[in-house]
Amino acid sequence: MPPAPLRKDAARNWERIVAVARDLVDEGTPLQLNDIARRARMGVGTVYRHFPTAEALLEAVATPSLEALAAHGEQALADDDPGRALADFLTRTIEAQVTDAALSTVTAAPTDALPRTTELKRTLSSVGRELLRRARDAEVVRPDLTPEDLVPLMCGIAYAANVHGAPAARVETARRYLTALLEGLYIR
Amino acid sequence: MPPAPLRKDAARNWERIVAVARDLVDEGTPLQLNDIARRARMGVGTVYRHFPTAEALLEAVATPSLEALAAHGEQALADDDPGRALADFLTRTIEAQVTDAALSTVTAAPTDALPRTTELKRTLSSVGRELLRRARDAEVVRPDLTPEDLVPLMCGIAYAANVHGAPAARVETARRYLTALLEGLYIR
Amino acid sequence: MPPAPLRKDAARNWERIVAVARDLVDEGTPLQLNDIARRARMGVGTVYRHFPTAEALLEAVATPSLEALAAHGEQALADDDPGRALADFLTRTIEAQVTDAALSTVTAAPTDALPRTTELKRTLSSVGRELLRRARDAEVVRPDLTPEDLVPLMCGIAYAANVHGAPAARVETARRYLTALLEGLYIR
Amino acid sequence: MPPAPLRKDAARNWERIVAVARDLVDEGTPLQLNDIARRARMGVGTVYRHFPTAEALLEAVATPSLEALAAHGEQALADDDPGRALADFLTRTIEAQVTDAALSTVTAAPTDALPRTTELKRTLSSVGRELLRRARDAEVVRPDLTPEDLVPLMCGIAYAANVHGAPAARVETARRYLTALLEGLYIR
DNA sequence: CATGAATGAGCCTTCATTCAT
DNA sequence: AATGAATGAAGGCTCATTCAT
Repeated sequence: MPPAPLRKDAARNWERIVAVARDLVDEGTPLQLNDIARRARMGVGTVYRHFPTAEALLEAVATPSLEALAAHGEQALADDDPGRALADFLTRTIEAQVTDAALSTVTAAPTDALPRTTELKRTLSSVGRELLRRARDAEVVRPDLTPEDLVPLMCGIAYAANVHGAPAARVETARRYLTALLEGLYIR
Repeated sequence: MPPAPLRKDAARNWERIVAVARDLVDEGTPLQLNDIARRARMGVGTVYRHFPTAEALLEAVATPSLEALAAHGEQALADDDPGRALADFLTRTIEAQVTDAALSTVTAAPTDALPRTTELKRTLSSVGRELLRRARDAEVVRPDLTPEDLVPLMCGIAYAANVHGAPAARVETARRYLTALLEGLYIR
Repeated sequence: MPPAPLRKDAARNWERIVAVARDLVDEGTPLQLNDIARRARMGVGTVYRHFPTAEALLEAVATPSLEALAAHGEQALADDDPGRALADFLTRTIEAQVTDAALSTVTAAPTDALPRTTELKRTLSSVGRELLRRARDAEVVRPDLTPEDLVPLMCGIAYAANVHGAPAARVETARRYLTALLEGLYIR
Repeated sequence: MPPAPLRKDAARNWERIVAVARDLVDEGTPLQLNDIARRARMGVGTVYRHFPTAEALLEAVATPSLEALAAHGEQALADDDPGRALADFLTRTIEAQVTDAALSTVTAAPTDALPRTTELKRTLSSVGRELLRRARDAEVVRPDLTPEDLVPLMCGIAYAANVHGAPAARVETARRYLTALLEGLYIR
């Protein structure tokens, strides 16, 4: 998972850094490169060599989740039922966002530090675009919904689930909110 | 609008501080009391005297919006049509949140710096609770929606509208998102 | 106890300030005029009018103790037994210093803020000088002890009692230390 | 004298900081880390890296004196004459305290910032305890004197010598006071 | 006389980033 | 490549003192 042309020890460092950062992200601590160096028991310089900014590191942390999401997206594209395909994809997305704090930040950020991130976000975006197109063609989603709305709406749902107190129920809450969004709060 | 027992000059300063803070909030700058003192051309101590923390100041900035919202809430309670009443209230809420950056922060914060804020948030919360109760009794909203969901959902919508790029269209986008949430993304 | 030519309300303020300061001294809080004004529920200006500096206030707080000490000094001067007279006086002094935190500071200070303080310190100093002279004449104290040593030694004993952990036993400890000083640590 | 695993340049800085602090201590100026950074012509961060608090720095300044004292203590333990041994040790202690302003503060402080300080204080304390025990066994000191009294009494003597005074004569004064304490002010 | 708002110097501390070793 | 010491701008907060009201 570290970039290919890397000496073995350098690769080991790369992994250690990302692992430490992952832990920090999970416990909600903001990433500080000095701090990470200390915890990973290496010099700051080493961390900076691998990740010029905290954003770059955060993206590296988020990458596996983004890749998994992209993979699920490909599968969704294979689904015959356009409504189900889109719903599945959105569900996965939400679950990932709520589960992995790195994701929401990276997803909502307007610019990226790593090319790989841009690539993955682009992939996800076009998968979403395609799934939405099909769903619209099948007339299962409201016509005023544009591809540009998907990311914001997912980020919004994830944000909502985080505002809601109970951290333990977060995934469950997020699922409920997504269902509500898909089906509508109002009964018709 | 400054707290009642305040000398005229002190009240003037209070206003200046809040005005400067309002500008900063509007341009998206985080509030720093030192910075505000400089811009308001007064000593730091003066700012600290009026607002012991940046949170307190932010809440003071948000108060008018919160009050307006509360007033609208009271009106909504007078509406006969439970569905429309709730929808109106939520619409106002969203519009306010998107229009006033201070609001979303204050609303999402788990604790308050000013008693007035707590009071207003409590009012809004109970208005929402009542409107939701009526709507549920009239069976116009999905039954799994609880009063605790309203604030998170509104914050989520506002957040979504902000993630979506175009700042100019933000209110419009937020309205669209709210409609989508109310009616559902999916057509049934 | 407030200076004579003072309007009744001003005198009341003077008393309140000193009372508040006394409480603070007793609980070991350093005197801050702003703080005192708040606790005494009056403007800072009022406090400053009465006491231009924290030192002046501290001396006002210490004055009663100094006066009591001076009174005891006069009594000691009436005692026939020079050794007992000096020992009594020193005992009183130590007890006062340890009991009243204001005293040790004021006593050790090289300069005074209030004329009254200077006057009292001078009185005490000459009482001590006289008691010491008599004791020396009676050859009950070591001849190398000068009047200038009395204040430092008493301050030292008080300080020692304060360094010693147990605050509850402070008076007792101070008495022990004084006895030790008078009789000598070493047995001859 | 800087802690062992330190790069040469870092060690140089460590020395500079301690040297500057030593000067300040000697001239009675309270230690302020920013101030020290300025005088040592280095960034504040450097000072903070080496000494997280002013207390830590002060203890570093005091360490040599403490070590010298501890060494003398070991020598005193080798002395056959219990009375002389204790008196010598106390004399050294007093001289050090009066000579080095850092010492009295560090000695009187109830808690330490550096482990080394704790260690040294413990050593000194147990040396004192042992010397006192021997002196008591030999019945040369008053029986009510406990090991816990030694530190307070020495601090008290040092304080007394500093209260009034010709700074030049301070060591001489302190010696006189110690003698007085040992032999008693009163002639028997 | 009393009030208490205003002042702002001054201290503390953190942290992103650079660069000598 | 790795290290980690050094940097210093930046922000936070307090408090003694003044002075308009």
